[in-house]
Amino acid sequence: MRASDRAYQELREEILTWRLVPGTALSEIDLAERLGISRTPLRAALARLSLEGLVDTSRGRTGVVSDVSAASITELFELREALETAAARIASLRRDPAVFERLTERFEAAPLLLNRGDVEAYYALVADFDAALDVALDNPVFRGALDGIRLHLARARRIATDNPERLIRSAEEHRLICAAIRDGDGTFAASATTVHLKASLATILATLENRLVPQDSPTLKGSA
Amino acid sequence: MRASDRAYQELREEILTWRLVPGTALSEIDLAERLGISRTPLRAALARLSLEGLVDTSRGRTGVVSDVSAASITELFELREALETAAARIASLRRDPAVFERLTERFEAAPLLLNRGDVEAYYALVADFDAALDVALDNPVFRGALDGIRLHLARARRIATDNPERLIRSAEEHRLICAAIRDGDGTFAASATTVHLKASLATILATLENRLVPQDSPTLKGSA
DNA sequence: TCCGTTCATTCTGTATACAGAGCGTAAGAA
DNA sequence: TTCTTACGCTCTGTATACAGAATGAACGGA
Repeated sequence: MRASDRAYQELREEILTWRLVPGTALSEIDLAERLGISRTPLRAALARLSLEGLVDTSRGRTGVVSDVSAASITELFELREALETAAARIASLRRDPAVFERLTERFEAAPLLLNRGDVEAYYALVADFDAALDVALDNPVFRGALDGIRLHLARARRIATDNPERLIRSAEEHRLICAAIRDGDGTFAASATTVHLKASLATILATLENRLVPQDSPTLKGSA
Repeated sequence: MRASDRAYQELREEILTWRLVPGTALSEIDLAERLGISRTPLRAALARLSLEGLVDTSRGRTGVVSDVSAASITELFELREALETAAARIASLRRDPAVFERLTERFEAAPLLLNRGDVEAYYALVADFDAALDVALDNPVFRGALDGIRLHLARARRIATDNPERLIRSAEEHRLICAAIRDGDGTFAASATTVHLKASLATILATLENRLVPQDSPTLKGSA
């Protein structure tokens, strides 16, 4: 694997897990030394992160980890709703009913997972749902746009507390979406997606009001 | 301005205007020599074009100008419809009515422009509409997604013949969208956007059936 | 005491040199 | 005649050196 790819993956992981908090200055020289590579591949990694929106190079010469605010998350969800409702509608036309029947059953059984505390298994189920949606969409361009959203969402989700009650409701919302797609009811699938996203956004914003930085990151480095 | 930015703009312009046709191999050494810069900033430009989808680096080591096919355009318009209908709906909530009243009037008068052959003035009007939509959207993330679509659209539009009849109908479709946004009628604005996009796609695809390469590019270089 | 100017330091942007890998071609054998 | 193998070339990926610009601090003047 190329050094630039490794640097990109490493930095992306650090940003998504809040080890690099928003506002952190990203000095090319420091990062290159820390990652054990030269500045050339590192610059490629930073350029990629910048185009994906995880690094902000607009103000000043040196890049900083992009901001995560209530406003930016709300904007992100506005775009997300546009994409995911349309995706659900399209997927309803092209889906394999058996795939979404199986997903419906799994989301119906999800409270069992969550009641015994297996949150990881639930997130894996959601990932399977996303993957099934991508397959049903059958549109690489659209999928690329969704991936861009999911990247930022993964970072935002880290600041939301995963309380079991919310996750159980989330499972029920997903079950409705899956059932609608299974039945080929695009309108219902889109509406159920809107319902899910509004609730998801409300949870994140409610968490945000209490604390802006996750527990593992007590301090804000850089020019926040 | 940075050399990498100049290289990016130059290459983007050449791709969008079909001077670099799909399938053209993009050798770093040749391009760097032609543009009069070294490979380092050129690589940054190519990486940017690759992330934006204008250059395909997936197959083989050397990048090629990405493909434009009926399938890829249809996929692009599926994403475009998702974004622009939602944008029209949102803009209807936040717009300045006076701005879209003025645009409505201008689109109403557009047939006068087109009947005297001033196609450029019409395209400038459409650009003003896009800009007004961006302002009303008031969402940088959403706007970024729309810009990505418009980039590819600018290339696809080059292969569509701009017959006056179609452009006059296009002006009427835009007038409906503007009037709906002016009135705050998001549902109507979204529907009118769908109507416009379906007609626009049909025009491009119909042109595509006749010839795949615009008149200025008689040959397909590379592994098309 | 505060503001402006200047100097030094550091960082980015660019060029170039080098290594490794992939691909094409040509030659030899079956 | 065709397939396989080996050689060579070219291209990408990486490292490093250098120049220019921006920023911060320090000093001097008001």
